[in-house]
Amino acid sequence: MESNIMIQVDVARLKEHIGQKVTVKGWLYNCRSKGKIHFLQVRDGSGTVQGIIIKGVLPDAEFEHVGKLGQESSLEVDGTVREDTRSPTGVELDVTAVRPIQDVKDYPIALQEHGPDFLLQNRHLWLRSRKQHAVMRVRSRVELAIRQFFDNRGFTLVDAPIFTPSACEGTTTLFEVKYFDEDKAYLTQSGQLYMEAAAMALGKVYCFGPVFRAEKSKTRKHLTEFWMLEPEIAYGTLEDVMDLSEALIVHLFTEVLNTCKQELATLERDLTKLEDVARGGFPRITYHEASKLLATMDTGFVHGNDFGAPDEQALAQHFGRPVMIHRWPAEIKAFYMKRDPADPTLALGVDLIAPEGYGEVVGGGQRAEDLQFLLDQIKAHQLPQEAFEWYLDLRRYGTVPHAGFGLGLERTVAWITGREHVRECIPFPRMLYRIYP
RNA sequence: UCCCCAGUAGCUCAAUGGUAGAGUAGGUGACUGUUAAUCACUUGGUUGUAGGUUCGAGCCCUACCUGGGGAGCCA
Repeated sequence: MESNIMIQVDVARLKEHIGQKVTVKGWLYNCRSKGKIHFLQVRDGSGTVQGIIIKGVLPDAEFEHVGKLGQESSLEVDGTVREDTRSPTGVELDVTAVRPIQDVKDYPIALQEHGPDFLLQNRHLWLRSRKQHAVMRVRSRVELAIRQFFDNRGFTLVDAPIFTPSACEGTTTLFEVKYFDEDKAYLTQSGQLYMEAAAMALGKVYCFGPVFRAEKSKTRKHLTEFWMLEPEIAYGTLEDVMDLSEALIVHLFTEVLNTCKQELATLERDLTKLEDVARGGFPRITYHEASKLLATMDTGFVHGNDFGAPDEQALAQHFGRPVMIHRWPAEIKAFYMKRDPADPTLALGVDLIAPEGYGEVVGGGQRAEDLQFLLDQIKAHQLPQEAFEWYLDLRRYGTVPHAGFGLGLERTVAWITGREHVRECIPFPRMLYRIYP
């Protein structure tokens, strides 16, 4: 009699069970048959293992049936774990029993190249593919590392609202929703203003959640719904923001390098690129310096303007590393930015541009803490003052210098994983003209 | 909103204006170490839609639809 002490084991932990009989519960990634041997690639979410079935071990009818199971058939497999140098993971499973849960025919996503439209239409199934699986694991790891980073530095997580009564910055287009009877609400585009309030209560805070942009952007760097991390520091300065964002990026890259080796290998990511970022020491240049640099390049840049995509690309390429650009002309930055005391035409803002074309990953700076200055700015930008009264209260009751930044999660994950497009870096991307599935 | 590109088998793609094809998936069979296995046979089509030019249109023209890339704006 076979014993009943069979234990269910995650594929990722099979190495700890060499020589033991185990059960793996998962899905059939692929099945190759060599006549009297079947090779089953079984994935269970934690990894993939190859199961070997030799004719004679199972009754013939069962052996035939297993050989005809389609891709993504769900099944339970019993077998003995065996060390095998031929396996990429070092172990194989000598299968003694297969219990199909569902026999699948015509799984839509074949083991071949597919176009983006087809894959996005089948995003719910595409997630099962090796590379997408790896990206999701890295994303999860990055989110964890973000939480750890801020927790270790004494920050408090403060969740920002998603419904907001009006624009946070008044620039980008917002998604409008009906809020009961006649009222309108908007989906937040940033939690920053709320974090400023939270920082006055808790000192060092951050929020991390989805934000929404109704801009009709159709590029590989844009989503209409994406996740943004926004720390805010009471008594913080522009320098603090630059130091903190660099330390964060270094931490994220280091963590992923240390804990996601398998995933990065699956994604065929060039590790030397990541290791370079993990060393830190990002160049920091002023807008004025960047402008001089661009003058020697041929991007059509005009001093005083914001950088366009070609300018950003040229700067990123010139340094080949993440580069921080700070002290921007005030008129092209948001109303709440503090002016540089050394030159009031400049705003104390900073953007971090990633190399390899991933664009602006971090944007932030020091906030204006002076009440009268903000009142003037709101008037100059023709913003409705009554909507900002609560924000102005922060300058009426114990105002202090403070600073913060925002980091786009999907751009960061795309950068780390080397993906061409941010849509692969969020489980279910929401984009212009695409909200299915 | 603007510019560029593409829509042919379930999927990935071919096809000088002249009989619509391959690979893969699906089906049938062979094979005891395969790594997207291989080999043989086989099912599968309103060429995105509507017009137009032509003896003849997958191919040329117009409009529309869908998708992709980019600009602007942003993370």
